[in-house]
Amino acid sequence: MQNGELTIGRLARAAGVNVETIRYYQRIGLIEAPARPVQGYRRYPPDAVARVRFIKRAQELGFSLKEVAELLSLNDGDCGEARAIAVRKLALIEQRLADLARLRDVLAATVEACLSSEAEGAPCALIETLNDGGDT
Amino acid sequence: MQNGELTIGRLARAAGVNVETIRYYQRIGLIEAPARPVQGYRRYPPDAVARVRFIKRAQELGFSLKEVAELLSLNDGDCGEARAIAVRKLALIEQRLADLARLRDVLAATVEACLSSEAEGAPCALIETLNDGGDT
DNA sequence: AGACAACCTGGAGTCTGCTCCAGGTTCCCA
DNA sequence: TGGGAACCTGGAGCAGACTCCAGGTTGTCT
Repeated sequence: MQNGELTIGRLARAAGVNVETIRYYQRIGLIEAPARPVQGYRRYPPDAVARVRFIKRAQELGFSLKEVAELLSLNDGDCGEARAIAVRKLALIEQRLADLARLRDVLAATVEACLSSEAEGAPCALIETLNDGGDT
Repeated sequence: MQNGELTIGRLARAAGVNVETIRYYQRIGLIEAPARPVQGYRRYPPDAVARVRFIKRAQELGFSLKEVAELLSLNDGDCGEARAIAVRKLALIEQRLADLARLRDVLAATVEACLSSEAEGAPCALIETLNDGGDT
């Protein structure tokens, strides 16, 4: 194991996930099955850690595993197709950013309003504001 | 039904969700059981539409129904506690915003790099970049 | 060599967030 | 007064993303 290769357990610990999660990702083809030099034991290259972390990060940002797989597949296809996917994803991210920023503003303003209303003994104006924040 | 009250079906249509989704939200206590003046039929106040939309919007931004419930519960508790929850949520949103912005930058830069690399016949540099984007 | 940790496979179980269904009641319009 | 749409309850089913388990093999440490 000299060359930095990792067993599944080490990979899982390094990436901060459960061993089963790694196996699950492999089952669904999210990370490719690694070479198995030793009797049936998986051996992952060091950069697998980054890949798993990337998956986790993308997930936290609201991407499904399917979408993540798409992102990761940018590796494979030709440049043009990859770019097309990336550009679509980019638009999606911009949208999400805008929405999140709006939610943040509303929440921040609401906290302010809450402080004021408390100072004045008025009823807390938190959710009312949130409820009206949408536009759809 | 003059005073703007809604049946579950109208509410669902107005909010753009399935009737079952409304019932589900009620089952798990996400929206309070409405008055039922008529034989067993639910009657929702007009602002229920905004509430359901808010739930959907928050969900799209990556909040679980449990978290949404917490946001919505800001209604009930006292101002101080509500504010505490809101502030925590705010920090979380800021974090997400920052992460998303980073992902966007990386993706955008990557699309650029992809264009260049294609022009030069170099291998597409998409995922490599993404994989290194994390910091944890 | 013995013991115990870490690995293997394949399958089942769990949680979230719906969505559908059966079997029955109520509403509303012609 | 029909008849069809919309409503009701309670429970089952489903997809996504894990997580756990049984039963067995391999690695490693002393």
